[in-house]
Amino acid sequence: MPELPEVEVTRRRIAPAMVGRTVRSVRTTANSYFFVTPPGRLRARLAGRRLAGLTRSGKYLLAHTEDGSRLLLHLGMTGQLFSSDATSPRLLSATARAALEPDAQLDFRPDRHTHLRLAFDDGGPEVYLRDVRKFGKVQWLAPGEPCERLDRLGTDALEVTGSHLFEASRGRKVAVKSFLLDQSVVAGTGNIYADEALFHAGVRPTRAAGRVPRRSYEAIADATKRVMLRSIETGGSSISDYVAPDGSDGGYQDERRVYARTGSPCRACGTAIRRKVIGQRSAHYCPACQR
DNA sequence: ACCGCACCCTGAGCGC
DNA sequence: TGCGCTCAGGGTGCGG
Repeated sequence: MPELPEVEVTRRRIAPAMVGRTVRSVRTTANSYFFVTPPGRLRARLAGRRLAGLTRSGKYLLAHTEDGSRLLLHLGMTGQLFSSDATSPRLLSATARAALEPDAQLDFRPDRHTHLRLAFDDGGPEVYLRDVRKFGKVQWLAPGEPCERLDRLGTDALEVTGSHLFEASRGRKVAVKSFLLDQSVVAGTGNIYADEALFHAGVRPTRAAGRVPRRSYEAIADATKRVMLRSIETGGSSISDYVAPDGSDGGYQDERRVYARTGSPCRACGTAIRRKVIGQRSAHYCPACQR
């Protein structure tokens, strides 16, 4: 599931394949709620544009055109933004994978989940946006057009501070885990990094956000930034579908302490990691290290 | 204002 | 073999 580190790694690695190139043609799948901007209009707006930059806000990517228009992309749960040169078993379904010879590298062919295909006028590699569950979003923003999704976002997780979290949490009764997932408080944190940051800060995810002391929020803010920067360094977490734009896996899944490690021994103290549903999401924590 | 929950979607994995 | 069920979850919107 792409969170800030995966989106940032995607941004850095796909940028060379987008920025400075002119879109020649756009192909999309049929209209669905995945397309905030209907696909017909999207194709018309995008064709012929030269892309001038690629930025990130929280978990959103923004491709900027020379005239100030923006293409807003969200990868949702299963979104993959990659070059047509990429090969990875993660770009195939399990049945397609099973049909592969052990060491075969099957080139990716756009399938029914490939919702956006950008071809460029230099005839080079295309850029694909694939999203099996369609929890992602694509939206066209005209120059100056306001965007509620972006305006709602709080402090970017890479810049979050303990005082910001402390002040925003006063009076809040939700579990601190749910509080950290609120994108209007911190933008970019998702289920994996919220669990990991709480582990490193030694805070139990079930605690009411409003009752977590300032010093713990300092630790949570530090841990959030440290964990995310390290994940970016290692190429993100390839836990289910995430794959970098060149098809390579990330490495941070090997460094995680609690996420999806239910029943395994805590790497710090050996106690079995527990899983508990908080706010309709799985939370993972060490009952001994996190109080 | 805040909180809990349903909903959007598809594939994997499981029990029968 | 195959069916039906459950689970995974980011973000939005609604009712209490």
